[in-house]
Amino acid sequence: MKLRKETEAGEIHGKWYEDACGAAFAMELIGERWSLLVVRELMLGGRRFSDIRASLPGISAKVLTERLERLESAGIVVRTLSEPPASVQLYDLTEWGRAAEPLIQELGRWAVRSPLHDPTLPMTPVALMLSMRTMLVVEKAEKLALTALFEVGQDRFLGRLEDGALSFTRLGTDAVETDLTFKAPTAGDFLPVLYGKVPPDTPGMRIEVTGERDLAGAFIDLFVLPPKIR
Amino acid sequence: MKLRKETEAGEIHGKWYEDACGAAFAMELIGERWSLLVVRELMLGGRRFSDIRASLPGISAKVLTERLERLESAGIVVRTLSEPPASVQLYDLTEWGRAAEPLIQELGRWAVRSPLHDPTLPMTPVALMLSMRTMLVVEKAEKLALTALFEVGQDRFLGRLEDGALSFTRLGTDAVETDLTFKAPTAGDFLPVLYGKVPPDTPGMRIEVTGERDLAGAFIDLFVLPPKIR
DNA sequence: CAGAATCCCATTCGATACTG
DNA sequence: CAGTATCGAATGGGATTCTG
Repeated sequence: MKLRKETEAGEIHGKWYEDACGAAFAMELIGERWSLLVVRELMLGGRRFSDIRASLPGISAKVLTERLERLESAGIVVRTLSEPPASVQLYDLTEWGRAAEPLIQELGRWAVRSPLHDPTLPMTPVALMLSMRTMLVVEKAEKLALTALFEVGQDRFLGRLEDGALSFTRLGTDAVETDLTFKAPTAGDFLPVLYGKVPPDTPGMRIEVTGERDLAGAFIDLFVLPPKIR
Repeated sequence: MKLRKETEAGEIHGKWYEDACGAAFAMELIGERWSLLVVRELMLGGRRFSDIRASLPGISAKVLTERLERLESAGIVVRTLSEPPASVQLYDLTEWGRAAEPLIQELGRWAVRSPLHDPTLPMTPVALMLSMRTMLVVEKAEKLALTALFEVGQDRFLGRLEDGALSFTRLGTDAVETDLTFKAPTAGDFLPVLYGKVPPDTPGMRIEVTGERDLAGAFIDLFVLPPKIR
């Protein structure tokens, strides 16, 4: 039998590679199974345990607990309490954790070029919003400013486009006034319209777009997928 | 015994997450243990099996074989034969595989900001070269053009700086004329000089720098680490 | 050298049940 | 709701051996 379990407290990280390379260290931080997806789900604001779990079908409570612990001890995630009165446990990203967004974007921009990528698989609302920030063509976006409401199933986000940047705020059930609204039952319903440039009123599309028609068109034109390989 | 092995041909990928998100798919492609480091080692040109293996202490022949197979079937790696006469098996990146460099850079740029990152760990020559490309400040680099020879243990690279970009070519034992040369037994010996701005002639430094002193200083000034967090 | 084939242990995972 | 505890099954990976 093994007498010691030396790795109790010290060197939580540095498990895999003994490598000073930053990319190798990054993989030790977020390269474990599920870790990156947890970070992704928190990228647009803090969430509760069961909320994250529900967004990641296939992850077990045990694994989610472990990943959150590791991410917290790495300084990527923080546990917070939501604003009183109804104080509930929330997991959120640290400032540095949030600084991982360009990295997630770069991963997506690269992988999506593969012919093996399957965009018909399920997608979470957060992943959809992040994909829009990833595929936004900044030079085009700089010429436009607007607000847009995105309703993806039960999730609602307020998007603001200004100065070539697109920001998102998670919304409750409160009413908002925006220039445009996009509403569909699932994130996948957005993809043909945003990236395939299929008109929203095409038969079969389950997405509803409201607002000035030209503005919606101009908005959609801001998003361009990278070229496929081969 | 198992009668079927259903996953022979179909759906090699999509093992883990059933997620249309590009970042999730990227993690299925290169997020397996060791995969990213294999890609990293090939980033500066094709290598042979045992060469890669020697660069990644801890990886077993079995695992390296598996990873190379998976990367090949994903279109990231290609097997090639080196130029005749001495034709040996080489593994190299596809064009798309090589397009993963910004991604590796982004990973490194982000992770290196952690206080938990340990730059005293061993580092491969390739990782060192890539780190220079990552930390290069383009605006400064645009004002400079030069060639430099890097000798890291037995490995030799010819670096060319021009138009704000730094390119590397792996060298054999052939002689070259360059503006600068940097020579040290290990990659780690470069780090204090390149990133800590320690003068190469400081006692204890095991690095030898030759060439015009001011030029060497200007070159070293091109590399700036991102700020640590906290 | 470049792997393929076995063997076997350690870890990890997922499912289920349980708790404050 | 937010986890913890336990357990069996699957997987992964190291060591070793063998081959062209």
